[in-house]
Amino acid sequence: MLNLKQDHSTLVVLSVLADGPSYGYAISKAIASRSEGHFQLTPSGMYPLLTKLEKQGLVTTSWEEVKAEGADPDANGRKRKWYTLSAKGHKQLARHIEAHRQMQALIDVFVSPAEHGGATPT
Amino acid sequence: MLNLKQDHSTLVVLSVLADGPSYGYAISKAIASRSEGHFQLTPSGMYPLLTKLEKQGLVTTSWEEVKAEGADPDANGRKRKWYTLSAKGHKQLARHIEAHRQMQALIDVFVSPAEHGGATPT
DNA sequence: TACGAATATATCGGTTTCCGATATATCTGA
DNA sequence: TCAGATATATCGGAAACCGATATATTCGTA
Repeated sequence: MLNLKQDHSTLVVLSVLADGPSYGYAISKAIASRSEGHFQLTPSGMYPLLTKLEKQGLVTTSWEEVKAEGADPDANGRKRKWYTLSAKGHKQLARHIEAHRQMQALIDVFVSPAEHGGATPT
Repeated sequence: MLNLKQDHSTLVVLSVLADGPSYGYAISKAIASRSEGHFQLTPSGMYPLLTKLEKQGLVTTSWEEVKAEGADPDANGRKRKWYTLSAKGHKQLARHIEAHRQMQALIDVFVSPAEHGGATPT
């Protein structure tokens, strides 16, 4: 169960939200599920990140009251904070993915067994 | 010019040392060169990392006195600290590469446009 | 021979990130 | 009734980050 660092957390959360609006708890479940239990984003990683994304204008938010079945209409139900990817968020996700791919390619130069430092034979 | 985080720094430095012993300054130049100027590992990133690798037993070290041509044999020349990848370091590099590939594959699940959540059609 | 740039190693310290523990409250199922 | 799941959020010590700084040698060149 790997904890994600901010860069990867951002990429993964934006990516989940690209499929449609969601809320913190559901996002964390989606991440665990899609990664088949390999990734984990705990509350202390999730909520500060979502707040940051909101401040950056990458997501918009709204509260939803989740009432229990047959509950007193005056009672306070559980609250859900929904996050929706904004247009800016979509663009940022595309940029993040591009940056991620470039980083991957660059790291591969060091990690893959291909020769380096010499000219490629023709 | 991207600064590397510790995970990537470790991978890249061990990878450079896998080609043979080197020293801090040369390693930083090799990283800049092989990444075609995209990666940078500054002294404040490089030396604490090398010290850590040494403490972990992943590298062994030795000092070399670099005397100027025709210099006074008694004079203090510039010093170079050589780093050599140990057997343990080689194993650790292999583990790091494996972990990196797994992380890549996992992130791709979120980043690649393939469908998810449903069964793959046969 | 004077001087700037390159070579070479290393630490300092303020800012940011990380993440386990904690807090609070509702809802579901046995 | 009560444990476990749902749901959001902060706290605070530890670790990481990285620009600035320190120190000294060597090379190129004007």
